Amino acid sequence: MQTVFKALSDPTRREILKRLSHGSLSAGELAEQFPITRAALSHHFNILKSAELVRTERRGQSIVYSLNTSIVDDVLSLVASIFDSKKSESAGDKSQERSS
Amino acid sequence: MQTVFKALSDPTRREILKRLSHGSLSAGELAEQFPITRAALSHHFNILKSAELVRTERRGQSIVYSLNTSIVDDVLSLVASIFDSKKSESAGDKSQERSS
DNA sequence: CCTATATTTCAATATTTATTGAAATATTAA
DNA sequence: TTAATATTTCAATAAATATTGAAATATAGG
Repeated sequence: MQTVFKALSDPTRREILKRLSHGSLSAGELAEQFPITRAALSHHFNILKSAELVRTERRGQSIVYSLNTSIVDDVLSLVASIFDSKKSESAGDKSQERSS
Repeated sequence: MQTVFKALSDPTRREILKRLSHGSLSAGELAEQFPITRAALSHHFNILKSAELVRTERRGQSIVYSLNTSIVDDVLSLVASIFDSKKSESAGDKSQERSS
């Protein structure tokens, strides 16, 4: 809800999501691609995780991040609900109501 | 682009958009519905305007705000582009490329 | 166990954003 | 023009967010 919008409001986090849409990457692989410290990246990972936009899996020493693709449609309808007077504010609602 | 996501990241601004989706309202009418000062609201209006999410029209002494409905689809595809590896970062692009 | 590697957490700081009261601007009507 | 109403802009402050270096945690391999 608020966590999703907050997560999407930062350019670094949006770029992380975009890179992950090409395939899963470890924290270190992602860190190589951004001009900020690993600590800062980790902070962004936490925000993305709490919004359930990404998932993690430990693989040996690494932690692999991947896009939670199952939530993408939810995010889109969440955004749509802001502009659509017919919808209240239900986050995980999948019923699309395509009739406007 | 960044302005749109920044605009959507604040709960007050999302609520403003939702109220406007029921119909246009003057700055004063909106102000009655929020527990913050008119100055703070005006700040939010500016952010929404610079993101082109709302439009204004002077009507006598009042300034009437309305949702810029023509941009809604653009916003949705902008959000979708974050999760879709096939799209770059073009804001006003309407071509959907539904094939994944 | 010890060392190296990978990632996160912590505490402090820097930057950004939201909020306020007061002053400024614009419109309307007497 | 003067007063009243509506909204915005300004300057200051408060609150939230991003960033960093250093310390802590976890895994893997000698």
